[in-house]
Amino acid sequence: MKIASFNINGIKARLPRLLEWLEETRPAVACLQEIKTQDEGFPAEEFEKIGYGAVWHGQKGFNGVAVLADGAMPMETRRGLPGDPEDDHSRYLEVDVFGLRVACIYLPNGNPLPGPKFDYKLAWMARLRRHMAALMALEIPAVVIGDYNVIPRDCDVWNPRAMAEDALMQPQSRDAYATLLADGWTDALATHYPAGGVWTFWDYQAGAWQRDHGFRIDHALLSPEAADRLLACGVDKDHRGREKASDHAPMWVQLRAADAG
DNA sequence: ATGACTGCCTCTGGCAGA
Repeated sequence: MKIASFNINGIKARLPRLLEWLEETRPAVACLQEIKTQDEGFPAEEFEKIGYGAVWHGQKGFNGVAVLADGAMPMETRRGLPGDPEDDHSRYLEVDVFGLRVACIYLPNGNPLPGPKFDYKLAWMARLRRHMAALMALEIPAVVIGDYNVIPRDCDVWNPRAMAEDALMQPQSRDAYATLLADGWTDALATHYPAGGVWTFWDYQAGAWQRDHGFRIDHALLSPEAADRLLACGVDKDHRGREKASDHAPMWVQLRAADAG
């Protein structure tokens, strides 16, 4: 069973690419970020036509997340990250589907820094940690997957010096991410590729794709019950090289089916 | 050395992204 994440960077501009990816790779669950549409503009019927049920949390102009399920309708368990009633960004959507709890996240970028955007990022990460602790306490297979906007290690970026001043690589950002792992969450891709060198994002600028100047910021964190079932994980890199591609590539984890009974 | 691209919703330029 494949659980995938794809920062689509505008679902309207990217719909043909997105449908193509779904049909080619057929993930059981697809978590989307940066759909950049209001709820009423979400093309749910296009996904229905190819057999996917969907829930979504949109917003005008930017942000926005959605979860698709192959042959099923995900059951929404939470919309929005708890801990700040003033936070009106659409960045968190959580569902139950196929016996899993799946949280689709779009963590704030945090640039420029210092400033309110970086403060918001760190506050969001503190809230995420608290909520993920509550998820872990459920002792169920849970997957918190999406665009974390954190480069966890130097081996997760083509050139650490090029990104050293960026919010994605600040010690505070990395420490908050490392704390999640210390709490017991498993970074699937880091576990399977400990030496790094696996990217999920390539900038549109400066020929970054052609030069393979990328980094890893899309992550799947697994609860112990989900990590026990991890079979494989990877990045659908070739989709980044297509016409009208997102600047992110899809990433995925494959979990063993739950034991019968 | 520098800047470099893309999508969105339009105050068709400014913001956001990373």
